[in-house]
Amino acid sequence: MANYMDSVDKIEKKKYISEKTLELISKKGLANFTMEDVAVACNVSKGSLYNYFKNKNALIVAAFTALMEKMLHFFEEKTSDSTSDCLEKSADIYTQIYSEILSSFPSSDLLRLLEILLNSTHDPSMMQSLTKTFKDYYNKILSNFEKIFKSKSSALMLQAMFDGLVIYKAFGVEISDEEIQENVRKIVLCLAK
Amino acid sequence: MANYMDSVDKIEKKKYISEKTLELISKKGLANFTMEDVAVACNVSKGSLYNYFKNKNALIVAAFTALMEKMLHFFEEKTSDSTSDCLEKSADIYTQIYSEILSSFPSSDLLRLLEILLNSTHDPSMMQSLTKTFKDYYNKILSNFEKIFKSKSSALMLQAMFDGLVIYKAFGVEISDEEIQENVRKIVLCLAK
Amino acid sequence: MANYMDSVDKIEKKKYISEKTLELISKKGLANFTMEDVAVACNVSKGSLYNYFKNKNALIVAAFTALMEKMLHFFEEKTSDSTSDCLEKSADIYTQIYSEILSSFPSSDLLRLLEILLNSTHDPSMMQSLTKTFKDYYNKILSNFEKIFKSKSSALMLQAMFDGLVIYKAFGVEISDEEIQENVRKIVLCLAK
Amino acid sequence: MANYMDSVDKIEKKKYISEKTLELISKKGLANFTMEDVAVACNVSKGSLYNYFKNKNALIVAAFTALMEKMLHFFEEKTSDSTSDCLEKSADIYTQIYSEILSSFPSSDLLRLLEILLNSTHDPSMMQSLTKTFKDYYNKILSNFEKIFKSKSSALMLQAMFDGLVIYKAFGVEISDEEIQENVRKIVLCLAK
DNA sequence: CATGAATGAGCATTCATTCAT
DNA sequence: GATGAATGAATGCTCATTCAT
Repeated sequence: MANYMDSVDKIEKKKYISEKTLELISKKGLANFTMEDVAVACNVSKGSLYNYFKNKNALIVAAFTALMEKMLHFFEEKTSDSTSDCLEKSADIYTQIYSEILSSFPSSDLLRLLEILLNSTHDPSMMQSLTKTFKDYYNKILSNFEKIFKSKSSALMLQAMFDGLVIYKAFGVEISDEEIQENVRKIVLCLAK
Repeated sequence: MANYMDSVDKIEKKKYISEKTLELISKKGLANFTMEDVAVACNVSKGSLYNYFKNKNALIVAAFTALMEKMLHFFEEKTSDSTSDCLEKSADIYTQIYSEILSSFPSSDLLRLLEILLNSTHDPSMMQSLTKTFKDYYNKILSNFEKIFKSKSSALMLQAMFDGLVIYKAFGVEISDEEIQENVRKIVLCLAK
Repeated sequence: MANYMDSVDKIEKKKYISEKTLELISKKGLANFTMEDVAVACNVSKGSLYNYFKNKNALIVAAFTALMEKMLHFFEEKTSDSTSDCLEKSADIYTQIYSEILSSFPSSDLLRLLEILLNSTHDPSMMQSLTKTFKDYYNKILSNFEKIFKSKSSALMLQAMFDGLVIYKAFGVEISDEEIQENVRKIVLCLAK
Repeated sequence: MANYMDSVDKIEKKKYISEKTLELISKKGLANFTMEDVAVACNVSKGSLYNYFKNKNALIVAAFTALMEKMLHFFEEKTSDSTSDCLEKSADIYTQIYSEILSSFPSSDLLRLLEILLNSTHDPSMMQSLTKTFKDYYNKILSNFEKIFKSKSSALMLQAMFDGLVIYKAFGVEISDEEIQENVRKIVLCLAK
């Protein structure tokens, strides 16, 4: 029981550290946050971090997982009450969800997600860990959209479009929201046909 | 004239260094390549690099520009002979181009592009430089697609989708190429309506 | 208590490093000593120095403080037993102290003090730190002479003269010690009037 | 004649470079000015500087000489019309000169002089060059004051006091100008007795 | 003589990781 | 388990000096 409690504690503490790390990565950037930063933010000694995570990369992977979890919750919340058999209605619902997400979604999270992902490109073992988590969570997120579309690839492609647009927006490509919404609606309808 | 020759030389050497740097970033990663690496790759002393670029960031910006140039050429080549007034034909052409690109495009280039872009997120001055270049080139790339669609936002959204899919693919999300092509065709047609 | 011990240790180690640094500055010069030199002299890794001092400048400030401390002790020792109400006697005592100091004082210390001070001229934050320390210690040193003169400005001006003469001597201006002593005596008497 | 003209040109150019260097040292500090800075300020290529001066140290020595020249002119101007046989009048004149100097003298010049001098401490050959120049010019400066005092050591000691006070002032030691003037007058009179 | 590109030794600083307590 | 001092390899950047043109 002491053991049980301890291990629970340890898991919770790992989670706590992961989330603080995620905050730090968001604030300072993947390339600029230090183990020292994490230790201070968690009110823990630098050495202690190594009792919870093998090394900095393991900590990044954990933070990445926390990020995916956060995203999953966000999308689940948005898509929970939105199933419909009627095509037109589905299109409306999706377009609406999409609009909401595009306006409310903390795009910095997506940016961070990609930042971590892309930085792993040159470290095979790192990339492997992240890829696994990424696929798992993205499949879950997409499965929620499948409910609307009844087609996996459609959901996937719209999600891809969504990601691309968020990036473009972040880096200054100008887009008219109205035109996009109109097009999204068209696409949803035509893909469902 | 000596001046003219010199400045031409200098510009060419800058370009040469930029391209070597791009290779290095691709091979070792943005976070892992060093000025030493660049110097060795260019067969030049480390100090000399600083006669051409103010600092490492300036060099990265130059490499990024070289990358955008490379991408522009790639897309221009693919889209050069592809205008048509007939809608169906346009759809076919775009779908075909898209397929070609998706199969032949060195997706690592896009990954690299995004890696550089996203890493700049926490350095305002860096981000500013990159954003400017990014917008300029992306507009040029998109303008080629506009010729096919006669609509800017459509081209933009398809390009966004394209980018998103390349990322997904790189990180292991499984996609059926046939389904995607079918959907692309549908979307092109419906957007053109 | 562990904390207390630690902080005492840390303070002592800082002092130790400061003094070694001062030695190095004296030996190699402010412009020529390196952090590497300090690390080797202290039998410590270069990185460790940065656990004690934020940067090289902070270390220089600490060394400067150690130097002022050393000077203060020197002057206090010389002036400790030298109060008198009789004017003539005061003049004798001061003249004697002055002679002793001029012959025994390690003028290189004063040279070092000024070297550090003057080099800070172009670094405002550095100058601020040094100026504060300088004023504090010089006031203490002067206050010992005030006891002899009962006048602050007199002490100050004689001290200034002393500093100037030490510099002149160091740089080869020839001075007759006897004449100087005679003049000092005159000045002390006339200032006291 | 071409040769003659050239050598005149060369001497003048050296002087020009020396003075520009002095300006740079004043502006950026001895430790921070670069050969590049000098080249730019003189509108000359970096390589050319080495046709005029063997190395950076030689340039510093030349700048130092230019500084001493400047100081000499300053003092000569101030002391030119100030000889008198009457003691009281001499005291008045000296006190007045002293006041003028203390208020009008660009103390940064003296600071610079000492900065250069003290930084040479650890480079024997450098120190030798500077010391020689320093002694020569200081003797000339002092000889002007001797005219007032008819005593070399008196002039020397007052000058030393002056230098010391300028330093103190620069580094924040507070001094009452009135008290100083009063004391100077006393000292001048007593030393002349 | 003038140039300025090239050099390369040199240095401050950072930071993940370790380990004795 | 927790700590934090110590480490030391790694790296961006500077700058006096040289030399081919």
